[in-house]
Amino acid sequence: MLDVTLQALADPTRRAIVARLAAGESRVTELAAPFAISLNSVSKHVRMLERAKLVSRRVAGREHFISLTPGPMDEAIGWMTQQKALWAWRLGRLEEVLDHG
Amino acid sequence: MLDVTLQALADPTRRAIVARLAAGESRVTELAAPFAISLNSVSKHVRMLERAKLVSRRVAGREHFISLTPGPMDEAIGWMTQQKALWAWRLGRLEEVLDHG
DNA sequence: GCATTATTCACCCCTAGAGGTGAATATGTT
DNA sequence: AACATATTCACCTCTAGGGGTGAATAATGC
Repeated sequence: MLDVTLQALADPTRRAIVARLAAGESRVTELAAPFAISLNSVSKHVRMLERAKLVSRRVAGREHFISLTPGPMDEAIGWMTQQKALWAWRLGRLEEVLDHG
Repeated sequence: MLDVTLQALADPTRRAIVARLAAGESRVTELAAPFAISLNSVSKHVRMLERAKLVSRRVAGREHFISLTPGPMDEAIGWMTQQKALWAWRLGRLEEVLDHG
């Protein structure tokens, strides 16, 4: 799923949505408000975040409440951290990564 | 540059290249060897990793030695970690992220 | 000089994605 | 019932990306 996660986060609009959701769940319309793009486009962005399981949806009447599910980010963080660790280990300075990497 | 970094890492072939480079620098041909795709395609993948500054190139004669530059991953790791932290903080369980996130 | 090796350049094809608009669906309000 | 709101569906356009092939460029080896 790393593909889907990283691709989902590669788009600035979607990262802004994620950042917004870190502050709490919100409706699609609220998510769309800050952007100059159409509500429809935001809806599609949300769908891609859903596909990446970075958000989940709670439907209450006609409103869809989107909330963050940061779990998949762990895998991405883990992969990058591991690559960095291997690289640093080969260079003989593993401490650099373990200390503040 | 988060866009470029995450997009570069979103492709499995490029992640495999990065993983290979964590073990040490290597030539484009060596990088291409494990893949079923053409050398040309691998060359393009390397170019995208270069654009993301995840790798750098040292030209020695006709050989191009590619090596990992994991710096940009810090920014990506930092962004995700921060989002997770904000989210967890709002939920009142910051320790979850600080301990093993 | 000539052939071989390493890599890129210049194209082509095809799909995915980001944007749009207008209609459909579903719920809420009066 | 009639209207308004929230969201998605269905389509269109355009560009970027991943794949390919064949030629060009550059360096090595003979």
